[in-house]
Amino acid sequence: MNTPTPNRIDKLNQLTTPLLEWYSSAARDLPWRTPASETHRPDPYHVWVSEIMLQQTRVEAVKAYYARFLTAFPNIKSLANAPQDELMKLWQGLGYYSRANNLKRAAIEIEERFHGEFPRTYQEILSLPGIGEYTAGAIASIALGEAVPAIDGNVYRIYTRLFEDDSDITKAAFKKQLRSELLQTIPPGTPGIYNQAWMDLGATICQPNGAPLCDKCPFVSRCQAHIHDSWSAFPVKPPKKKRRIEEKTVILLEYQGTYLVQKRPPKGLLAGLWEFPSQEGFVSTEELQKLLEQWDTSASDIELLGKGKHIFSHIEWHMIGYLIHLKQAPSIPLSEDSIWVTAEKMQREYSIPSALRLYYSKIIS
DNA sequence: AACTCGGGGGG
DNA sequence: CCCCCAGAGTT
Repeated sequence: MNTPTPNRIDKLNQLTTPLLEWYSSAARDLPWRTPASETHRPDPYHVWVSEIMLQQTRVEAVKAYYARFLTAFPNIKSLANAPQDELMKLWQGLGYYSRANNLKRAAIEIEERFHGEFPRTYQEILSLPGIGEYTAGAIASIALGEAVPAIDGNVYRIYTRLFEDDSDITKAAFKKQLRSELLQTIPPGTPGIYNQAWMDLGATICQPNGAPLCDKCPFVSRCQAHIHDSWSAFPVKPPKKKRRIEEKTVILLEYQGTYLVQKRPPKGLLAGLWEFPSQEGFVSTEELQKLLEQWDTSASDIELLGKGKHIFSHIEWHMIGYLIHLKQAPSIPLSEDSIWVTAEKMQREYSIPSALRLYYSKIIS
C-alpha cells in the first residue's frame, strides 16, 4: 500500500537539506555545468543542447559530442542556419536522430518567435519542438531559476524506492502525482541545484545498474526500500514486447574507386542518414547477377562480406553484405539522394548509421 | 495508451 | 541474454 500524498510531501521536505548538503560535496563536474550559483547560472543554450543529447543517452557518451557540437554551432543563430549534412554528421552515432532535427527546428523558432532570445519561462520553452516536460523543467530551473521540477528516470527510481511505490511509472497517473508533489516541495532560490541533486543521486548512488550505494546515500535512514532491502523491485515498469526481425542484403557497389550511397527518407528509422543500396531478405549471388543485369552492368568480382546483426530498441536487422566491383557504370538513377563517393569523402562528409559499420569498415583504411 | 525512434554499456 | 539510459512525438 502506498503512502498518501500529504505524508510524502512532509517527508520530501525533510529530505531537502540532506540532499542539498550531499550534493554540495558530491556533484559531478560536467562540461555543461559551468560554475553555477544563485547569482550565476549556466547559459540556457548550453543547458538545452546538453539536455537534448542526454535524452536516453549516457553522460560519458555525450561529453565528446557536446564539445564538438558547441564548436560547430556556438549559438542559436548558427544552429538555426546549420547545414543538414553537417548537423547529421555531428550527431552520427548518438541515435534518435530526430533530436538533432528538432534542435534545429527549435532554433529557427527561437529566431522567429522569440527574436533570437532563448525563451525565459517553462511554458514557452515547453512549446518548442523536441522539448517535453522533463527538458523544459531542466532548462527553466537550471538556466533560468524557475521553480519547476525536472523529472527523469533517476527521479522515478529514487522516489519509488524511497516510498516502496509499486506504481507503474509509465502511467500518467503516477507521473502526475509525482510532478504535483515535487512542485510543492521544490525549494525556492536554487531549483536547478535541487533538480540536479536528484539526478546526480540517481546516477551515482541510487544507480540504475546493480546495487545502490546506500551507505553513501543522504536518504538512507528514511528509504523504505533500504529498510526492507527491496531496492531491486523498483521502479516497476510494464513487461516489454519482443523485437521484430528484418532480414536484408546490403550491397556495396564499387566503380572506379567510388561507392554508391543513398540518403534515407527524412522521417522514420535513421531519418536522413546515408546508407548503401539494399534488398529485402537474403539475396543469393545468382539473384545479385540478375539485379546487375537490370541495372545494365555486370560485376568483375563479388566479395561476400559476411553476416551482420544490429539490434535497435524495437527492431533487429539481420544482414548479409556483398562488395561488388563493377565493370560498367550502372543505370541506377542518380539524384541528390543517390551519389557515388570515394571512401575518404564518405567518411569525412556522410553520416552512416552504426548499424552498417561492419560493412562500412571494410572499405575504409 | 501504445508505438516509434539508436546506440552503447553493464550485469 | 537481459536491462537501462538527464524522453519526445505521433497515432
